[in-house]
Amino acid sequence: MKPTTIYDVAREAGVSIASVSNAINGKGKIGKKKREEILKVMDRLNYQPSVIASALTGKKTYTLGLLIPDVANPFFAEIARAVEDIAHSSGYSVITCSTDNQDGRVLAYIRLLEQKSVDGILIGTGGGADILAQLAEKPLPAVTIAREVQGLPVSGVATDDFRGATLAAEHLLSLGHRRMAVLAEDLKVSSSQERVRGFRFSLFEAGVRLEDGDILPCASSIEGGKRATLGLLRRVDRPTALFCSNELLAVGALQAAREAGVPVPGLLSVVGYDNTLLSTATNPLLTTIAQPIEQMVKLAFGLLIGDGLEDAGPLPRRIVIQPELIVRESTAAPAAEA
Amino acid sequence: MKPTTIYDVAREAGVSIASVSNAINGKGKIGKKKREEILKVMDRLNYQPSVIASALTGKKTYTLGLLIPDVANPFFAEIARAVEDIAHSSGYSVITCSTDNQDGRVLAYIRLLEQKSVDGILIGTGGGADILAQLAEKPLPAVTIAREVQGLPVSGVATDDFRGATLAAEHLLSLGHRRMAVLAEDLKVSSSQERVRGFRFSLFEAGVRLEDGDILPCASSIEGGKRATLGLLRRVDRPTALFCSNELLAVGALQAAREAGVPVPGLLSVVGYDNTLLSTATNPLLTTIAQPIEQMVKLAFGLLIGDGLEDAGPLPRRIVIQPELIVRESTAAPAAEA
DNA sequence: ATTTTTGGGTTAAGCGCTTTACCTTATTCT
DNA sequence: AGAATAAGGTAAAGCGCTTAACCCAAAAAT
Repeated sequence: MKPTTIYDVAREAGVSIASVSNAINGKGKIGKKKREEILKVMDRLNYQPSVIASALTGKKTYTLGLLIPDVANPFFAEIARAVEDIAHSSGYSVITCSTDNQDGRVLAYIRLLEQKSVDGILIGTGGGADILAQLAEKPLPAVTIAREVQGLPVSGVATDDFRGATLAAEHLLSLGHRRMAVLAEDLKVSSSQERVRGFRFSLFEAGVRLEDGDILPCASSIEGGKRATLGLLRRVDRPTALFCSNELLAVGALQAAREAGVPVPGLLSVVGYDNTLLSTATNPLLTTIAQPIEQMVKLAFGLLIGDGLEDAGPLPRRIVIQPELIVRESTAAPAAEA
Repeated sequence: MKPTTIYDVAREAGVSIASVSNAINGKGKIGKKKREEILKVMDRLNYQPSVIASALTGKKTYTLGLLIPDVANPFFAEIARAVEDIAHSSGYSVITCSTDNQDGRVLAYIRLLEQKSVDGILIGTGGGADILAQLAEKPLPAVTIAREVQGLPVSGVATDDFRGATLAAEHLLSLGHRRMAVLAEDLKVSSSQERVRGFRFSLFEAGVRLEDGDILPCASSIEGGKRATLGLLRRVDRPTALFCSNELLAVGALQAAREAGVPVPGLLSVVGYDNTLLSTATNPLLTTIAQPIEQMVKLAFGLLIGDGLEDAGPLPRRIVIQPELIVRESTAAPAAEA
């Protein structure tokens, strides 16, 4: 019991397969009347054209690849959802690839996506910089999202991470904090770098020092954030505020503070980054920097699929959009000096 | 600059394309020596076989569909990740489809997956029962995961939701709670139904009443849980414990309690379901029921791909595995009656 | 030494579609 | 009315691969 093919439809409708094809795609030579007829037969037979076959003929596969560090990370899960929605609404489907930012996985997935002849690929992952760099030469369209890749001259959209960090810094500064630290995830990822750079810069501008030792690289997980914060809180000159380069870390920081008996925001303010649903599950609610995910994804999709051509601006085009500070409960003025 | 094809390799290696094909797949007639040579040429030319073309020849597409309510929901994000990993390790890739449990979306996605000729589909979504039911007749292999679909006689694996609820109930009961309520997400989804059934049953066994009005259906979101709980807390005969059929709801309950000034677990105990990373981000940490996701996914994948045949047991096979109670901080004995 | 096997390789058909070139009939123009 | 043109339709090639049928030389069997 094989699926219905274009031949079945043609035979049933008494026309050539070419006409059926034309009827489906609404192009080529086909009369209005005949077309109706064919369409009717098509759904009487419950015919579904094979994307595989039509892709082989040189057309598109209507499949996209999405490279991210981890779908289980709420921020990327939200991105995945947004991508899925917009892709689906344009007839595309997406193959999600969680790379854990590992070169090997990035490489393997890119190969895979090539073999599957995807129509394009959205890069939100870190790692595999050199592998990704080769993408530029290939016929496979790629666009970065929420990230830049060093030496990859492709279009992309990202939020202004430097600015986001600046927002966080200014908020903390204006609250009166002077001793701060930052929890940074994988520093090889551009967005993370930018975040610490921006934060550092703002403090510097304000005349507040941030030592190298105040920047703690940690594994991008709740545990990672917790461990780092625990260490931090043991220091004699403990910071009064903490900037975390993502929300997993921020949650970890909150846990650590609680375990150490340090009230938040009483004795420690913490600001997260990404505004995922995690920031709304904690107690206190997390003050955080929001990235407009939907908008970002929409733009990236546009760059990847067709849109890229019509507007002016030389390729690669890099769009940057602005993040926003969302003040909730995890930040407050530092306790007065005893 | 088109990608390298099997013809290019054949020409370059001075053999027929059939030999190249055989060399690639390691079957058919091909000498060890010649094979090596061809392989060498292949990667000199950086040749990647086209999955599209080979799929057309009647082979598999090495692509799976995953139907879930929403990737942005942490529980399903974790499932998606697990599926992705195991699939990838077997050379498959997966198209994730978030249906929001809506019939229309389920239908649309199934069509899509058919057109793309996926090799199988993993059903973790609710909604579209009648559409899904038709799957049984189609040549498209399907397996349910973490759910059953009414009238869909396909294999599947799920945790024992009834039992999970029982675990929660017993925990609460043993703590001394007598007035309880449950927050239930979409009751059309079997897993949700089972959860409330199990809970109700346990209470009944223990001689504790659970009125219909104590079962609150709510939108599956933090907001939904919060709203429902807020209402609940306003009642005169307020419950001392709350069982939530998923963690989003539980988080919402926590938020509501905090807003209403009701201490958890002091005046209200809450237990969640799924043990996602949310349960570890809240304060207090959530007591919850854990589903062994990895195991579930591994089994489901096995059922879907080949494995299904060798072992005994008539199809459809339904595997059920046991959930586990994880006691954290959100549950305690009820306050003594004033 | 001749026949049989077998290992190694090739030719060609075909998967389900798109598309170009071509053909036929109806329409329009002068 | 006859030629030019448009409009609708079709045959057939080809996309990159797999596989069944076939073929041939070298090795084994008699």
